[in-house]
Amino acid sequence: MSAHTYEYPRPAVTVDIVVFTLRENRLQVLLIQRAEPPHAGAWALPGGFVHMEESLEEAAARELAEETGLRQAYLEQLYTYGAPLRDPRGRVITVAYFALIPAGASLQQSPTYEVTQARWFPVDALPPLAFDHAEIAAYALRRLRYKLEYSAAGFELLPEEFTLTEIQSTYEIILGEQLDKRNFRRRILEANIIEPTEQMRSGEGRPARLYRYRPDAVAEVKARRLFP
Amino acid sequence: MSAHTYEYPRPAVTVDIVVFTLRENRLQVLLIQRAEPPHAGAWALPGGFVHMEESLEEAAARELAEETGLRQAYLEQLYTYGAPLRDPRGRVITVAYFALIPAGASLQQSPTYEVTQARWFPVDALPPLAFDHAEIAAYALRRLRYKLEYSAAGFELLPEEFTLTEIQSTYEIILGEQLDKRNFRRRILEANIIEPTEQMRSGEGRPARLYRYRPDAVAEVKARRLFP
DNA sequence: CCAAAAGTGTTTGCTCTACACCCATGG
DNA sequence: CCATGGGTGTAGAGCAAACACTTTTGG
Repeated sequence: MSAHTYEYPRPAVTVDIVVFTLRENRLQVLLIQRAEPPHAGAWALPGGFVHMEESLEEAAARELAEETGLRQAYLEQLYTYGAPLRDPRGRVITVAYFALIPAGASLQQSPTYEVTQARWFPVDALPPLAFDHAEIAAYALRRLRYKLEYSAAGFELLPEEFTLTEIQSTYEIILGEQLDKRNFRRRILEANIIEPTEQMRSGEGRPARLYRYRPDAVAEVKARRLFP
Repeated sequence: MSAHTYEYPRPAVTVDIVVFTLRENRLQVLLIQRAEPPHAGAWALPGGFVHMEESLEEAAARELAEETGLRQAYLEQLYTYGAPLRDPRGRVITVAYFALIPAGASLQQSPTYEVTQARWFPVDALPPLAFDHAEIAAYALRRLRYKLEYSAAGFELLPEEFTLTEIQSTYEIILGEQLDKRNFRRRILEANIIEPTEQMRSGEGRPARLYRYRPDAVAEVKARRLFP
């Protein structure tokens, strides 16, 4: 890393974000439709170039805000993709992030000149994606599912207050399987990561108590060891 | 990501590698001593610039080969560090990898003009490091320990054939705690990821059977769920 | 009073953990 | 024959999974 190495040609660096949310009882991903070549008209992950004065995480947060209007969201670096030919225009390395948006958060999209349209797609029905974005989205989904199993990341997809049935349903949607109601309630209450509020929510049937996430909660569980 | 954005100034992109091995019954990390400013004379992780025609993984493998002479090693992307001021020379984004080298592999170092010296340091006794490399090394160690708990990555640090005591000792060194001999053996044999060879190794005391890793083994265990 | 969703404990099986002695070889 | 490390099984405790009925509200 001596000084003269700086004369080498440099790759361009972007961030791309896999934005997840719950909508209509499905896990969905935000995609934008590209306005310009390459892949004009194709769907792609939101993203853009990293500015010189901002960190990678700041770049991801800025792009997320530009696409959704949201300033607060769970954001986690996923993986960096750098195959030499992944972008036909030249060498572009992208640092992929994934974001979790609370269900029902009001998005205000301010599409820039780059974007003709933004839309949510269910994760199990994504259209063909530009570049290597299908691979990135698939990896993000794997990571999200895995993460749910040993952490409390699921709360990032819920509004501030929620019923036990709603959170169970969140887990069922993401994991794609049914869970036992009594076991689920016992374990989530014993884990001590949520606390009851004074409110109840009325709908059809008996009203349900509302809970909130305890932000001070230690939300990771130690993975079971392969070896003792 | 339209074409005109390519006129933006670009960051430099490097790879840095946290190379782990077992030496003298300790987990050790390879460091190089910098020959040129900034941080001339300080210890740092091996690494270098990503060339335009190679992938990130290829860049990491090339740098690893240049520093150690090893062409085959376990290599995994760790995290990408991109704080604007992490390198005083300007904007340098680094994609960090970690590598696992089998114990006793013969290294041939071919230090380049950039490196005055390369040395192994025990992970619990690293010298002060240049740039943000201390943070990177600490994260790599955390990831390695975590990885050992739910995968069979430990085998990458062992020679092709090994005794059960040797592999148990590997786990004890990395995890930093003693493990029960009978429980360890039962579980690793039931996991079906190693198979006995015909060879025995004689030393002091009763000879021990040699085992080898089954490369077709499914070496990950499902993490215990936080919720049922 | 009926439909709809909320809420609540116990039993059973399995997995993890703790623990101590005999075996094979070399010197 | 003795020192050294290799190799082996079992019992008890704690955790996870399966399972059905009662309660509260709105219409």
